Amino acid sequence: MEILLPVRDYDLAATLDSGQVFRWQREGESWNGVLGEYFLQLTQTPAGIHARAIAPVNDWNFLREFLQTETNLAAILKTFPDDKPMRDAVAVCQGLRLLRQEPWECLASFILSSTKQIVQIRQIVALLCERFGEEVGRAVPCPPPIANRSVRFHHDGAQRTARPTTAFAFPSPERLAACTEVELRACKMGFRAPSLLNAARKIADGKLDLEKIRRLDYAEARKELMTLRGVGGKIADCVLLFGYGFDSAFPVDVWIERALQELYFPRRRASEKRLRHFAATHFGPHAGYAQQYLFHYMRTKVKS
DNA sequence: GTCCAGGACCTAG
DNA sequence: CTAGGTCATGGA
Repeated sequence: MEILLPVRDYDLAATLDSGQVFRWQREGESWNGVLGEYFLQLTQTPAGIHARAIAPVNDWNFLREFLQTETNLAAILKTFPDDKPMRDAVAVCQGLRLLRQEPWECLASFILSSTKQIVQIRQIVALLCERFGEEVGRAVPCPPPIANRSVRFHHDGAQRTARPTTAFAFPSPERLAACTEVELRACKMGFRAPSLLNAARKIADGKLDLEKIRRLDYAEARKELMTLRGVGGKIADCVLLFGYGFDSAFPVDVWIERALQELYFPRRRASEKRLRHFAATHFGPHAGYAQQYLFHYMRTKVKS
């Protein structure tokens, strides 16, 4: 099963590798990942994004939704403030997009993200899916064929030839609610385990309705998410932005705090309150989008 | 060995 | 409101 989603101004690699999602892996020129129960391989071509699935797909709208291929990026970029930091960020991150994730996976992933490097978040999430997720595929959907199931990483980060032959869906709230804290801690998530377990139980029990949050306004939705243990303002904003598309959500992590401080308040040190107010008023109706550009801009600056 | 990571939370001033 | 400690774990 294949499809071509025609789209331009789309940097698939930057988008999948910008800390929004944690389960997509580069495989040569392609990216492998799981959406819902579909094991997919995405490839960027001049005509757009080519997708391949091993299982039959009769409606590809879930993928258009995830990739947000219908979004008019140029129109969003026009709303960004016309200052040097944003101009530089936009120039460096051309084609960077915001994805639209399934809220539960997004929430769970970001509960696991606190004071963790992105590589480690990936590792934790991978373990979680491998141990508690439903199997959704036994082979990479396209060449090269894979024979070895285990995943081995060297300390230098390079991946050995061994790659997973089995792909797993993200475990449901019900499945994780049935886990013990010890089982979760065994996925190397440390003190985040009780928070994840608590969230899974609340959702599985219907005490928190992630679909209901979709219909709230930003402030109410944020407050609702923050009733969860281990979910403060930053993680709530990530879920609201990446999972629900609240473009006014502006997650302030250490990178963004550093970016705002260095790029907009280089002389005097601004308080956290001051930075949050600045973020809420300076970046326009798509502030969250601007935030992702700043985030990726800062991260690529350090990497290279 | 030291520092820090897409934080949250609690306490003390 | 701000500053500092604590929570696990592992990469750099």
